[in-house]
Amino acid sequence: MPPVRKERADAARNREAVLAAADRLFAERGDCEVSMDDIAAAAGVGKGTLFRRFGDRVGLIQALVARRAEALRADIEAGSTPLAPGAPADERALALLAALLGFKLANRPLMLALENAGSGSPYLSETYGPWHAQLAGLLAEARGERDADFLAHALLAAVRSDLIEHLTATGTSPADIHSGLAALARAVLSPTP
Amino acid sequence: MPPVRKERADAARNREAVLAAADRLFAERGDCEVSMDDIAAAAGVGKGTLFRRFGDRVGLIQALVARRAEALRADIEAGSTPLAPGAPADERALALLAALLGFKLANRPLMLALENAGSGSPYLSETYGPWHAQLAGLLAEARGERDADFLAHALLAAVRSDLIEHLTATGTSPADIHSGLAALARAVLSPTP
DNA sequence: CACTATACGGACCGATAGTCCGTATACGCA
DNA sequence: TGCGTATACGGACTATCGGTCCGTATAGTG
Repeated sequence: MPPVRKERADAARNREAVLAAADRLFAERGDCEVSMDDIAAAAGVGKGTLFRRFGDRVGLIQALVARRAEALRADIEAGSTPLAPGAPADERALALLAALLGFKLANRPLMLALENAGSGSPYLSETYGPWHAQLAGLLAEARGERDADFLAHALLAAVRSDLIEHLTATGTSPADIHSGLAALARAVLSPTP
Repeated sequence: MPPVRKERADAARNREAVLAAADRLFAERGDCEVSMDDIAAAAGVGKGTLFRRFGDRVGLIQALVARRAEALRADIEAGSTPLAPGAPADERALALLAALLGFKLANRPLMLALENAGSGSPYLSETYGPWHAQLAGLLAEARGERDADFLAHALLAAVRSDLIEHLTATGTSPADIHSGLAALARAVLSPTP
């Protein structure tokens, strides 16, 4: 049963053009000042094409992020320690957060746009749930079930893109952010008396 | 030198009408689905009146919040321990966060609207700076200067309105949130080895 | 009562996400 | 190669919203 038709060649070409143009625009225009019309124009396609392909603004941004996040997820799921299973839970949690922070620092405008999209809340984003679940699991393993859920949310909140943006904009260096995050994570991970 | 003219009676009446209508609308419509036109219509005034009085959307929301936050600030600046100066820094930090969380829980739609307003980032809001400075000071006192700035940001990020909203929407009780926040704050406050 | 500073209101504007539909074209098939 | 149709294209169009403008109304004053 092949009810799935192959994607038409021009459609594939346009999809790539749109992704490339959007990626470039988000990278060069610092903040989220990128409209769908801008992207369509830069890609040399009509607006209808954008929306048919990606559904809406969030869909487009998610497609961009997904492409960049492949390496990250691979590392986490099967890659090198201490990110991968096998290492102690606390080290894995630490490495997970550091990796996430690194990714957000490396893709600031895009991640900012992603978290601002979707009518405000980043918690509705499809990607948040898995991150939270994994981190909460590690926390439960490292320090007990109690409050693990909330603490995972709190740790993820500490790497929200607009906070990162605010910190870098006010002069905090990436190294300082990493240091602060590590301190926070260690404090949370150390078992409570 | 009295170059300040007294506010005209009709202007005062309208200001109250607008604040009352906005308060009601934010309270009954759960999320931030309240447009300026809605508020103007509900208050029975023209849109121009809204904007002349409050400048813009953020100004109006801040006026609403300010009115509700008077009691809170009074408590913190001169009120009862352990919120007021005099108590140990760690207890004050704990109480500060709990008070902030309580306030946000009690004014969910409004605080959500406030943090979403202002072109996205809550870090540009006038109120954030003082909160952060105060908390960072307490953290520095309780556990040392190192990372105090970032940790204050992180603690405040844990009570961001959209996270509160997400938690309550997914079934977490206010008591659980308070419990989690307290655990987080205690972990952060305990001096690092 | 008249005069002026102040306020009113809603038509208007610009931007932006998202829709619609007539037109063009890629591709399987004969 | 030529044909028919499913698929895709594009950009005009709509809806919504924050914010502005300016002609009109009125509160306060002497």
